[in-house]
Amino acid sequence: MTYQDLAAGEILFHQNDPATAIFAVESGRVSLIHYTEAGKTVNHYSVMTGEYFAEVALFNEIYVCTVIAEIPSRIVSFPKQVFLTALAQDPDLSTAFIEQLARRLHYTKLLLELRGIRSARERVLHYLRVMTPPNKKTVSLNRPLKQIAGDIGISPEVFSRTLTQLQNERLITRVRRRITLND
Amino acid sequence: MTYQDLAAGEILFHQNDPATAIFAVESGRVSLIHYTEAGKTVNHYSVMTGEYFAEVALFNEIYVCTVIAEIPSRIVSFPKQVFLTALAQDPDLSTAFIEQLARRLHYTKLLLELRGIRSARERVLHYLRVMTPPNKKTVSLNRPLKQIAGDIGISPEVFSRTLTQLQNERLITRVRRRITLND
DNA sequence: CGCATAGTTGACTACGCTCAACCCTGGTGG
DNA sequence: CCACCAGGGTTGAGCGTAGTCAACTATGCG
Repeated sequence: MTYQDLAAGEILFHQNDPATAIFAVESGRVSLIHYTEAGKTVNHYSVMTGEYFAEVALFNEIYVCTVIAEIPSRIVSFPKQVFLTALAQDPDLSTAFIEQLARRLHYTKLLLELRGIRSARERVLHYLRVMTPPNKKTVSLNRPLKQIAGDIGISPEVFSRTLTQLQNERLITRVRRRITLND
Repeated sequence: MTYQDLAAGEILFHQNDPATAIFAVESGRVSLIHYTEAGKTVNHYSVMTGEYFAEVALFNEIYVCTVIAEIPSRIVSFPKQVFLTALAQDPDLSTAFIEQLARRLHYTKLLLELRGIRSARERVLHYLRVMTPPNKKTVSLNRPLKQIAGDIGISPEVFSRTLTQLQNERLITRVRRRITLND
């Protein structure tokens, strides 16, 4: 397990490089980029602080994308074989890793579902309902609203507007980042 | 590990039921539905043949959604504790399960990425590039453009317009449903 | 007491949706 | 062989909503 500091624009690894490690962002933000035959970039998403990436590299011979730092970032890397044998030998670790993957998969699917909804109003309502813990009515959004807006797929401004609109309609009650649903 | 056959409309389990198992669809299709406090459904996506679902139930006390069969379906269920202890005791199984989760997470993220692209133009380009077989430049869309538009998440009209626009810009060449990329 | 960052609000723009008419192709029957 | 029809596909016009840019406020931190 080693640390690497990347400057903005610095490349961590290239698509088709042999896959040797799995990574996590300790601080900063990196972008995953996909190249086609023609050399055009077709796909990128950003990985934020605290997230793993290149998990799929554990099971592939080569990386399927190129990773570049968007802003100065500190990256933790775990050599692939070390990580795999650790997983095989330590049931607690592998269970914990499975749990992380399962939760992230679940969350990602929810986001995908969200993207099918056109209206910002409905999308935000849907998001709030989904994020509210079972049997509770209040959810506290403990991340910058910017980021949440990004997850939902709308601009921060519209997110802000929509929240105040919903509050005016008495559909939600809001105190800072604690939001209560009044169904 | 047991099998269950569901008729169309039959319910496998309800939201808030104690989580006792993890499932896979052997044949058919089931729908995952989310209920709010007020009883309104807020979320659903479909699980196709060959896919696991309720993985997150492994780590939760209760199910977070209700599962209903859309069409007659055969479901395989693995009791939660059995599956968890099997994972802990069998490194090969846990590694295989991790691999599945990692791949599905990756694929889901790709779909999410596509939906995240605002501009119809860029979204269509991205889609075409992703759909084009490796080492080829031509893709043939052998389904009604309507359906494809639905997959991409834009209206058929806009899809049509966008294709002709791209053709005018010489970015693509189009003969009926065969499309060639001119990067 | 500033400074940086997050969040809010306003004005304007632009893009995609909707509805509608039209075109084109393939199939069917007279 | 043509007339008709149905469906997918294309194009046009107008509208609405979310994005953008900008100014401003609030909050947290040194």
